[in-house]
Amino acid sequence: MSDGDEVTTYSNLLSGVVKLTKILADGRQQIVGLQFAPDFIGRPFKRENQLDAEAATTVSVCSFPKSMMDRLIVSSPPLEHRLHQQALKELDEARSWMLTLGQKTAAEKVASFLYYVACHVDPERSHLRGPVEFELPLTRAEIGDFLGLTIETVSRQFTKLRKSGAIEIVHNRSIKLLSLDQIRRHAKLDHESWHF
Amino acid sequence: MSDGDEVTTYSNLLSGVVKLTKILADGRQQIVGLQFAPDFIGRPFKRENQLDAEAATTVSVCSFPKSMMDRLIVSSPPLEHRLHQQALKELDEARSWMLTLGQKTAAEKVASFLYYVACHVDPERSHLRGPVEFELPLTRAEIGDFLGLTIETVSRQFTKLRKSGAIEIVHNRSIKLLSLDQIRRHAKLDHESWHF
DNA sequence: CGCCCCTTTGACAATTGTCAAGACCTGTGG
DNA sequence: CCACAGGTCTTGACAATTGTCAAAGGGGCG
Repeated sequence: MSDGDEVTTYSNLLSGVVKLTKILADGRQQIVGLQFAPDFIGRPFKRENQLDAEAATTVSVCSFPKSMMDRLIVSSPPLEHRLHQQALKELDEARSWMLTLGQKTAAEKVASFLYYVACHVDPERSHLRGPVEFELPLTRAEIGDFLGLTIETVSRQFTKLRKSGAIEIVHNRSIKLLSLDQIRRHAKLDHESWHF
Repeated sequence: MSDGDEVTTYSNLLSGVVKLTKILADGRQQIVGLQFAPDFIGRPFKRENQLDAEAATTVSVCSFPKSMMDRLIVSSPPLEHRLHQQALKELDEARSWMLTLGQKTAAEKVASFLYYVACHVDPERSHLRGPVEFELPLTRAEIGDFLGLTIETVSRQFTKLRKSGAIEIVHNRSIKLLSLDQIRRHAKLDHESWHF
């Protein structure tokens, strides 16, 4: 999937990770959300609100023409209900992320990101107590764009988490969280506050 | 309206401004959205997602029991459509704000906030070229919680904008934007990027 | 093998936060 | 009417976090 084509289609994300980004005139960029399978991608009733969708990993999608979907939606309340649910879920996530962006320190942001990814790449597994290992869908630069940090600060926080014994950097993109509880503590997340 | 009662009711905001906030265990607080009349307040299909609604100004609302609304929604596709639309609008706003929180400087954040408020308090008037004057719905401390800044930084940025001739501080909460274009430039906002 | 990209690390600078003091405004009560 | 008490806001000096610039290591791929 190439970037930018979401303006005219809806897609059903079958596998992989897609990043939604917003960009300032001078090039500063913010990732405003990640989509994991089986999310819908596309903005009902509107050209995408100055927002780009771009594959973060290799992805497979199932796309429909936008006009067709918009017609389908109005004729099918259950479909609209499903999209409504996803919009609400994305709204909850966006607002949780606003708390992270606005209030947390660099260390807390990075821990929050790791926890967020851990909960999404493998929703079933993440409840376990033991260590969790997974592949990061983003580069350090992209993580920085997600967290409102520079690549260097992200890298330094990874190092700090590694030295503190909270994580193991198996291989650049491959991370092992030695204790989800410890990561949650670093991220300043209570048990009930996130369902990521 | 007292704070916290949104968990059990839906409300239609008739006048005034309501702030939606998220809070960390140690007290750090983030305002994740403002609601202006005639918005709906309440999270369909779920207890409010660890989110507090609190009046920022004197407000008047029309409230319904949550259970009643949830039943109404499933039986009325047009109602669900209306709520879906508002959720999408709030999602667009939240993501725009994420760009502000993650990427903009303190000066740009404050200018963005002023532009945001100007566009909401009086949607018709804000298109005009000339100066716009209005009452801020938030204190400096609340503006800080919205922008991820301290009260002192917010205050200093107000002073800088005043000295630069972009705004006039008529009286603490009463602000006059001498040129919307200039504010947009300070906020790094292009014409098309926001419809606030 | 060698190039390129991603990542890490260090030294230093800039922005923003912290702490403290004082100004200003408003409402209250003498 | 004035004094005072309690907010809110502004300003200054200084500290801390994070960004910038630069250099070097490491792995993948042609």
